[in-house]
Amino acid sequence: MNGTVLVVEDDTALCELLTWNLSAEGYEVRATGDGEEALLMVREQMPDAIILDWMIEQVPGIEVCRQLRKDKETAQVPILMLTARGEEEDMIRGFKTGADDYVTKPFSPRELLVRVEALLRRARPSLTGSVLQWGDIELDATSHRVRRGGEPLHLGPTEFRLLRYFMERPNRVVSRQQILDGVWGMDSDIDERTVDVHIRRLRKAINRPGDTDPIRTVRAAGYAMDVS
Amino acid sequence: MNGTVLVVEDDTALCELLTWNLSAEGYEVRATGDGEEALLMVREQMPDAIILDWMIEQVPGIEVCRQLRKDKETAQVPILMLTARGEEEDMIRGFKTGADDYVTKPFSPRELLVRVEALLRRARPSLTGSVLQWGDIELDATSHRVRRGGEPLHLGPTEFRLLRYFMERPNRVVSRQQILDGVWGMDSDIDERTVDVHIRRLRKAINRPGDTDPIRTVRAAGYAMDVS
DNA sequence: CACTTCTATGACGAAAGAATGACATTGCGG
DNA sequence: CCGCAATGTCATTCTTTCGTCATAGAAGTG
Repeated sequence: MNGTVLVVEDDTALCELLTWNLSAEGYEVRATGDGEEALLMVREQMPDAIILDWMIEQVPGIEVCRQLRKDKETAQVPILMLTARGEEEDMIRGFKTGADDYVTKPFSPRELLVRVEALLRRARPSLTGSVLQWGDIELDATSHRVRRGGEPLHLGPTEFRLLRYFMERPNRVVSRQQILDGVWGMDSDIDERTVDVHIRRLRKAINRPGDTDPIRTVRAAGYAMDVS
Repeated sequence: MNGTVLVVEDDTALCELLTWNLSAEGYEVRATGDGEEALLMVREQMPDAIILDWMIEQVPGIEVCRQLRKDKETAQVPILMLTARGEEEDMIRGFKTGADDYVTKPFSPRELLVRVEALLRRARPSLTGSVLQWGDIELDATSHRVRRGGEPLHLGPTEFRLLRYFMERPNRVVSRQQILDGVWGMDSDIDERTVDVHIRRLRKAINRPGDTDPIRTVRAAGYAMDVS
């Protein structure tokens, strides 16, 4: 699942087209044709992006946009506005109201898809690969945080780099020398045995009682982190 | 000054048009027609957004985009690509390469302006006059005021910029050098340890007894401000 | 089993990194 | 001109982390 997209569009055919395309890209899609309902759905479960038609029944799209931006909870949701008109004024109003992108009908579905992708990339960096995962372990390189089963773990700088090194190379056996080169730097004159000690510290830090140890010792070769 | 925009465009007339329009909107504009030079200019002083023509001499725009995205330092700069062609493939490639928006010539200057504004709103919220928030801390960039739980706080100029710098990058760990570049300016020859001192002053200024400290120290890496 | 080879572990001193308090300097408004 | 706030640097203290070693343990080998 790449993320959740809310489609607000009252033209049934178009709505289905969008839903189909987005689903095919791996997004979870929820849809409605009604502005009021859209606002409710956003509060119920925050989507990662919203595609919002300008001309929908009851509440105009721009009003939905305004409402969303006004509320602190929803002010940051990326919004892509969709309109039949080619009026420049409309577009400008859309942007001024807080829309992040604006596409006019008729549009190419592929264009819409890449634009949605661009929005998500900016709004949710975590969707674009800055977070490494191994089973229930998450490592976020940007925020320098590691969690296991949601619980934050405390790792020293070297343990952090070591874990990242392994998570970037799942299933691969690496020698101590390779680890030294990759984690300490090519020119480190550190004893190979020191790697053992850091492996132990890393294990101690990430394994709570009952957990399975992600790091496999390969005798006479090195270590590896297996996919679960 | 609303922010700095780098225009990369080798059509002199168009370049001037863009420069003029952007300047009129209050942006500080720098311009070049050369891709290599553009990369240098970005490293020299990080702009808040880049308008990048697809067809420029020597290095194609898309290559500039790729280079920028590859480097961790510049990976976050918003890029708006500009092209004469109407080819959908080009557009998709542009987005896939990491562009944030894409406009085809001929375009309306006003459209370009609002799109740039939308990009900046996401990337540098403080430039658009909005109020940044972190839990019960509010920072109003335009009036230079900071409150916590409604109580006004007194920050020195540097502490203010430092706090704004962090609030624009929630959850992100930034090195002392990055902080120096972003808060003091790219060419400051200030000791890295001085950052520590200002962090302390900032902490002292915003944390009243019983408050949680928003600033996390990341040993051997820098600091980060976590979302509550 | 006896032996060799490799790994895990606990302890410890050294070093690194960060927090803190103090101080000199600068710029500004009164 | 003086006082005050802001700023950059330094020395000191404090905490965390690192690298090594000695020893115990485990895994191959013949």
